[in-house]
Amino acid sequence: MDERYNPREAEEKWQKFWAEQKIFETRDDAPGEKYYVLAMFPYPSGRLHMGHVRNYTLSDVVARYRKALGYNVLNPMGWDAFGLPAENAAIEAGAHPRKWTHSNIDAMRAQLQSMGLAIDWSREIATCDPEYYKHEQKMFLDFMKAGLAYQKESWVNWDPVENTVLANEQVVDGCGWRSGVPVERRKLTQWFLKITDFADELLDALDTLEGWPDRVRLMQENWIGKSRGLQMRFHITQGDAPAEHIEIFTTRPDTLFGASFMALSPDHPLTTALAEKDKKIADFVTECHRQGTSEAALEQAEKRGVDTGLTVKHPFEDREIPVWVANFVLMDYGTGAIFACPAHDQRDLDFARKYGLSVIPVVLPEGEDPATFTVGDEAYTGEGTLFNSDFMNGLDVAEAKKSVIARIEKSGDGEGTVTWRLRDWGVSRQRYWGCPIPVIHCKDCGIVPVPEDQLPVTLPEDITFDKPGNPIAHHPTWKNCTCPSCGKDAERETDTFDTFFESSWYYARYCDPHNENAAFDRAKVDAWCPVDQYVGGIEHAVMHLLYARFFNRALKKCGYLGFDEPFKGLFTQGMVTHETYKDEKGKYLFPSEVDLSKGREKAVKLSDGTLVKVGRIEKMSKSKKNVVDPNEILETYGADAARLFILSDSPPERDLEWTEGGIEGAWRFVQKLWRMISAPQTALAAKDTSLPGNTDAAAQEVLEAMHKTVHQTGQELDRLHFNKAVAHIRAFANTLADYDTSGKADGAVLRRGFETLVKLAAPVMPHLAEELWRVLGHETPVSLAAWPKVDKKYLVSDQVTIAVQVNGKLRATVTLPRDTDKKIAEDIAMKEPGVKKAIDGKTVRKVIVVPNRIVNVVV
RNA sequence: GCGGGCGUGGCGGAAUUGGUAGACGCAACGGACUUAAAAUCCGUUGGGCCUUGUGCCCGUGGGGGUUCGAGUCCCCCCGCCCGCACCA
Repeated sequence: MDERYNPREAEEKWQKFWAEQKIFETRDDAPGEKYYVLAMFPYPSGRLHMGHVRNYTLSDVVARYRKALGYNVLNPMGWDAFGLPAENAAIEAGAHPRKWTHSNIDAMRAQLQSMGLAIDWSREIATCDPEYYKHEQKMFLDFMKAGLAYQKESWVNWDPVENTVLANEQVVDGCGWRSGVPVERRKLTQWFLKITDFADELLDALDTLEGWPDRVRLMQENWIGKSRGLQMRFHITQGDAPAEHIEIFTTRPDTLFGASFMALSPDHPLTTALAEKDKKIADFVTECHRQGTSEAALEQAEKRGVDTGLTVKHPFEDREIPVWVANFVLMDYGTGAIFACPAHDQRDLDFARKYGLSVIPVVLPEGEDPATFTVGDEAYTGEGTLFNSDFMNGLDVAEAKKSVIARIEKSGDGEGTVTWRLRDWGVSRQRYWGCPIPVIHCKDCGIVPVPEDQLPVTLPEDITFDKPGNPIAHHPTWKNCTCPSCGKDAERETDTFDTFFESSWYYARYCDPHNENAAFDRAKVDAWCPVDQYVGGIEHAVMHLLYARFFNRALKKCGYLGFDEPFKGLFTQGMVTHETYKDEKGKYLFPSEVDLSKGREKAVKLSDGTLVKVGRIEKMSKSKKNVVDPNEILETYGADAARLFILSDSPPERDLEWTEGGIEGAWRFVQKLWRMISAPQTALAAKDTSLPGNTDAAAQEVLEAMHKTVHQTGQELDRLHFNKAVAHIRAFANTLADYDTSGKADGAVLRRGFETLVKLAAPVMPHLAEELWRVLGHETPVSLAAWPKVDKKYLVSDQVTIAVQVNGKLRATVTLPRDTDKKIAEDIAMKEPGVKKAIDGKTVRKVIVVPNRIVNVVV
């Protein structure tokens, strides 16, 4: 027997074994209840990063654990293979996106396989393959038929130098990332999906997603943003306007008497009309368009505006309100126009202070005097009583809202309405590396869907990236076609789909991945779905997960499948972080370039011995160089040690700090298990020896610990508390290592302990577990073994140690039989010397006894 | 700016969900083994105080509150992170 465990040999051996024996290939009709575990599929960047390793370790442990529990587990993998980086590589390195992507996939698949994942590779998919995307072209045509897809104009970031549409990511401080010139906004006609049709349903169904983290549900709720309010018209009284009134939406109709100005979005039709005659307004609008399209950019910009000279009449008071154009009013929300009440809205207040507009408080916080209450630089947005508000005076905010809505409705100037923050999903992208949108533009017939028998519309292969803009649009012949309707010359749509399109249905494709005729067989998908446990990054909390929830409903509406929610359980993991290092010149260094052996204060550069500054712990990123290459880790320590470390310390939902010490510690534990079980101190009993009826106290303790560990480990794995599961496994390994083997039954007890330990460790360290399982004499793999059973009689000890406090401070502990009578427990506790001392000379006022927990004496 | 989250020893974290704060591990220090090193094993390890105990006081980002009892619940503040609709 080797003294040291050699992960490289063992891992390769078992990975080969699993693949050859098809251990993890899933049959639809295999016995056991179905369990679908899914990790968010990766973008094939070419190299695995630690975030991937963490993600797939988590889902893999779930898959292996569920398999051991007897479930028929589906754990597939694929590639989110369309996207910008492939085009960037084409521009920068001249690589063809298809070749670049496929070679990346090959490299990453090999890396994933070296992690020893229990994945059914026979179901692998890549979204850039026409066999995949042809089905989503069909889906889009079905969505068109169902009225779920339509075209409208919307804004894009435009780089005036590169003549290209930019992604938000490509806009840095308002400028194009390559050109460095300020971006402009342009309107383009684009395709949209009617996610807003499902807004109510998507919101209401959040309550049913009990397997989701509350915070994600809350984020989605806020994103959908259902709000009740008042939509009403203000009549224009002065100024040269091509309209008679301004339609606004507000969620704070109660503050109507505090209105001090109206604000129009720079993109409001009225603004556009006014700008034609007024250069000041036109200039302001142009200026506003010199910003990115992202909401964050808009809202973080300094509040600015321009007075239109128009005024409107206050509906209840004899006063005129000035109308401004303001950069913080979003055209996409409500009606694109608001009335501003600076006293009770921070944005309005900032604006009012800047332009010297009046601030009229109308909600009085509790305890304030209406005569003296003023608003300074902070708007008051809390509850209170209305004042300065005529018929609403004395009402609270909720009552006031109802009251004013009723009045406005009666006057015919508006009505109480519901508005959503959620906007329809724009799916058009002016890019090459995406799924072509299957429509044809005909001069006579307009938009004509590509006939289904002509699908897929495949991407042209012979493209060049020498010109800026979308290479498909530049292609000499690709877009030329004949109109399916009238037969005349026509042009193909050159936009491609947003890559969220592909990731909105891949979970269903895995259930029937090789179906050529349809996206999937409905019966298969309905049998496997919903996904029981979805695992991925918190960064997808809103968009990807909301789009997929919508898409699933759209598919249901079109008859593709029969359920609403695609993901029953969701787990969002934290990021992987690492210390950062900078050299004397302030340049970032890779961890592998730094010598930390003399401590963090004396860190030096390996190459020349110069001092290195150890910086903050941050998310691993190429730019900060604080990355650790999974390949190196897997080669040095093996997959099992890497998996163990990833699962060990940090709770999976929190950030994980990658440390050299941590992976070393995991490596030591792998070796410790190997030593302990492969070369036991006491000879083990033969395989299948049953435990003798009477064991000594030491053996009894081991068995008790064993059953408790099985119970706790299972419970923690059920809850995805992997760090705690690992702690229990380690603690039990310590128990076995400390086991004083001098009683009669030791060989049998020790064997039972080892076998249990190996089974518990198997989901975490699968290769080591297989190797040890064989050492213990088993011929069938542990990956097919059942999870150990708990004997409940070992779970409850008959003695409990409880704390005795005096005035909440610990003064003694006493060990009592379980469920000791309250009075007896009190009496025993009172006799403790520490307790006597603490209550000496004081009167006992009360004694609180919580059975099996605590005794607290109040003096 | 808006929405969501996190904060416990030197470090990652645990705490039966309001009941003995620091499980499990990392690092450090001391010791054993060794010609030496590696590996391994044993011990100590939140801070402070002294009368060194079976001791006392302080301690869960900061401040306040509720409670017999608060890391846990409530209010305010600080710091960091994620998302914001064309990165995936």
